[in-house]
Amino acid sequence: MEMTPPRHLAPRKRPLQARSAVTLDAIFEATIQVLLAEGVHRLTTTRVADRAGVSVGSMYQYFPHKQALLYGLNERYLDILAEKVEKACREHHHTSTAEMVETLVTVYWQAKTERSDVTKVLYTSAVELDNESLIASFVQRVDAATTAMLSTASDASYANLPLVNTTLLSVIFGTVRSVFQRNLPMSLASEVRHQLLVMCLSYLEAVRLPDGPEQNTHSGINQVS
Amino acid sequence: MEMTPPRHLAPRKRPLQARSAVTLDAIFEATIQVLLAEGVHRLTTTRVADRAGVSVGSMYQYFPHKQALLYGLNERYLDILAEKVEKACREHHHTSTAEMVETLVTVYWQAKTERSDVTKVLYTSAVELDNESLIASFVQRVDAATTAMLSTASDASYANLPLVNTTLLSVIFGTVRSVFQRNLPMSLASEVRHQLLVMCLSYLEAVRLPDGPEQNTHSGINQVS
DNA sequence: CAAGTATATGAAGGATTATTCACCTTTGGG
DNA sequence: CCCAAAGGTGAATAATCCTTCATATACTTG
Repeated sequence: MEMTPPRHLAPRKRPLQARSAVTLDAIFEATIQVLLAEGVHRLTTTRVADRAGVSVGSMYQYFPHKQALLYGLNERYLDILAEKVEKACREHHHTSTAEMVETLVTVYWQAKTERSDVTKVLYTSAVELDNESLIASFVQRVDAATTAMLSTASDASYANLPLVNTTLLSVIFGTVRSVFQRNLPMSLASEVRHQLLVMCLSYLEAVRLPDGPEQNTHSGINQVS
Repeated sequence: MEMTPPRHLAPRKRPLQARSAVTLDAIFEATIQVLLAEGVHRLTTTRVADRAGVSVGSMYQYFPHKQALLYGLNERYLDILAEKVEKACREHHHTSTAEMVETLVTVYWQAKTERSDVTKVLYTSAVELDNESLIASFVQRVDAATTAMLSTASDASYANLPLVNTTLLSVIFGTVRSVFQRNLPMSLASEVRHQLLVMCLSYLEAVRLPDGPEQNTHSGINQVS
């Protein structure tokens, strides 16, 4: 599952000594700061270097160009996010569907809300970026984790789990983003979050296979096509 | 509902003669072309002017600066989109919930898919933009239209229609965007689209008020909080 | 048709920015 | 303690880009 970035976006070298690791962290942190304070279009190599307390030259020792910096930042962020989801999924194998969905929504929402300003700023930083490979590998990881979890549900199974899973993820990810972009007040946002949960649950109820031994090949209209 | 843009983003003047209207159209069209061909970070006033077949000076006769150009483009696009949704809603008052939801998903999905490249490019163009006011007024229009429609549903009513409506819109808008961003193959995308429909319908079924005269104050766990 | 207004032009100015490179400092193992 | 390699520096370069304005052309109206 190790993903190697496209050649032109790969970092120039990895930090070997301790101080360079510190520098690298400072650079990433500074990038977020600048994005927050000034926006993408004012994100300058010098500005980042200044705020990180290093020189521009140092940046270029690790990143071949500005794009690679943003790429690295998003890579780091998505990696952490994917790990969170994977961990949560692992810890909820063999539970009920309801618990699984609640877990999924909660962990994702929580991760995005923790520092909503950073989240929003990263959304924007990814725009001018060839981030398809990043997103692809993120989705692949999450997809695998949630599929594995759902397939162990104690109370339901599905005729077309991959499709159900893709749908769930698309809806959850999309809705979270949508709520963020609309800047809903927190109270309303968390109400929508609850409604999203209700929605996912009633969906899963609608498309799940009738349980038990009574095999019914002709199921309802809501069955997965 | 007339929205006046923030002063600094307002156009410099409106076209009066016929030829200037042509120029304006050419500029907008050229902007899309450049965005498609080169991306946001290569969107240059001169490049746009060149492709539009006019001079840079002409652009600055209508827009005080580049941002205003992108603002105008998004304004135009969102206006068309909102009109489509409003029209579709108006035409489906007093129908069934199922038909309403299907209409909503279909018209939005269709509008975005019609020229998916343009859609994607506009998503990116809006990033470096103070587009909160644009989005806000768009959402407001759509929200009003769908609320009005749903309140006339022949087969269901809801305790908290505003919340249900906000949820529906967040989910639909978000999911569509999510599917776009993930570049799902069209066949899978339309499967997800169908699942989205199933999902919305089972949600509405779950949160609707029990109908008829039998007033039941203690409803299920799925009731809107 | 004449004059006033709208529209169009595009070279030039001024400012910003990404990236390099020649040189310096620090580190850590032998 | 020494020195090769790692890490760091920042002025200089070269390119790009936004925006203006003096000037020219097209329309329209009386």
